[in-house]
Amino acid sequence: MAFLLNRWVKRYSLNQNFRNVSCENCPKLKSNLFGALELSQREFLDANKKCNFYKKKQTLFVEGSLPRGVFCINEGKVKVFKTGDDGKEQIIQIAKSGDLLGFRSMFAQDAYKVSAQTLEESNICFIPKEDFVSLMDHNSVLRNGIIKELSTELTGQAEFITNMAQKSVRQRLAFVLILLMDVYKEEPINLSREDLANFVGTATETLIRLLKDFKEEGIISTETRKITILDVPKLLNVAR
Amino acid sequence: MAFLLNRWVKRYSLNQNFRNVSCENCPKLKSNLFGALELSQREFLDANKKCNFYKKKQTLFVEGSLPRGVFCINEGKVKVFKTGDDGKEQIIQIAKSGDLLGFRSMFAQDAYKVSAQTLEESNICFIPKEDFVSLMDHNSVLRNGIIKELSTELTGQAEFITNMAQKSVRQRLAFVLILLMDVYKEEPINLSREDLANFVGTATETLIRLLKDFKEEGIISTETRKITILDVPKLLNVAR
DNA sequence: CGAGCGATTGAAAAGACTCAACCACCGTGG
DNA sequence: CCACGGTGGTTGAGTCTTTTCAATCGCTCG
Repeated sequence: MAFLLNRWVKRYSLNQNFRNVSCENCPKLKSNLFGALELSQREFLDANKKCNFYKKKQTLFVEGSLPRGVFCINEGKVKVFKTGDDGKEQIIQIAKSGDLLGFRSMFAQDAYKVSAQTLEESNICFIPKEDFVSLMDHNSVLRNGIIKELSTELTGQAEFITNMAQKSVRQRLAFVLILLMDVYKEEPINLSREDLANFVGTATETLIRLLKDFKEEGIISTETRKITILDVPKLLNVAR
Repeated sequence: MAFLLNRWVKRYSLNQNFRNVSCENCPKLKSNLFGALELSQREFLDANKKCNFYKKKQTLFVEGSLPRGVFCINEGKVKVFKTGDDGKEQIIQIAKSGDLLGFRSMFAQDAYKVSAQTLEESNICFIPKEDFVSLMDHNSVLRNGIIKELSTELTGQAEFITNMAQKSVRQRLAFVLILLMDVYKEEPINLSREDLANFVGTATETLIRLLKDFKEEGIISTETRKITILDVPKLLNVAR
């Protein structure tokens, strides 16, 4: 149970050393959009960002408010969701360590169209809009990275729309589980049934019944709320 | 029947004068992303773009092929769609005069994830990738416009996902009709039932039954395949 | 004028949702 | 340490929506 141990290590370090981490030490720096920054720019970023420790279920921003900057997840997971007209949440994305958050509405020069809330204890940095824009203006690699990121998300969402519109709930669940494998990597997927249902776009009861089917078919196993994928090929097959 | 006359005028001018239009004379120039170009840049664009007349149902690009540049619709309408695993099309967007097309996958540096096909006779220009990128590199207003456009589309798609995932087919149809009002402006909506069904994400038969309901409720009127919105407030009310 | 494709209708079946009840786990306080 | 309360998870039954399949109708184009 390496991940259980890992979790304690993480929790310990969160409370002790997190909050104002330096980007230099951020394990995700190289793989994310800020990997393109030069030393002086990274120092600029470090000087101007503010980091914060968030408990579970804390809000980063809500639909309708105005973006003042960009969030960068140092450690933790965040759900990004839109509240439908009847009050039901639709999860659009689960953001993880290393992801940037909240730049879409900022660039669109508009109020947030989605809300963001932590799913677990998280350490998250905030970069004010003007500082982020300034970095972009002076670094074409970062700029192109942002454009590429936006475009990639756009094509990804087109696929998401297609799946939501055309597929059965069973297929959609398989698809979402595949997406979540990428977020949770080696760890088991750890979401409430309600959140999972709100990602798949179905009723909680329907979701639970389908999870049961998947379990009986040997595709997944569950331990309380945690879901482990056992048979990826079979899952892929259900999704299509 | 002003639009019928209009149609012949359009058809005439298409065959006579279209193809290699100059951006200077393009009625949509000021309102679209190229409005930011300086004179010399516009001349550069004019010199390097290639325009083409397309008949109905002609293909601009298909899913899986590699983007070589950007399309700019001078006149006409284009459906952008993704083909689901079972071969069913999911329409993501209907692009109209003035819209730029095909830049998402180009920026994502990946193969097209969607296909594009004309819905009517259209005149469409093509700007090679390197020329477009060069323009972007030298014009920060265009660049920021692109970023804003991408971001706006992204937030729009989040709403689309929410609607597809949470709402009944009836609500989704109302929502799509509202989107289409923006595309067709004063003209009646002119799409095949199948295309419309593929936009809403439902079976053609279901779509037809719902259109009938809407007609009986006085929300729309139909004339062969053309749909006219009669009661916008009522339609908005159905959509939510 | 005929062929063919798109539009429409009907009936039956499948899928998904709602509502109501019950269970299980978790942290709290006695 | 254990009982308690509450939240989140699970199950069942009935209902409604939506799909599917089959058949018919009616434009539109050659």
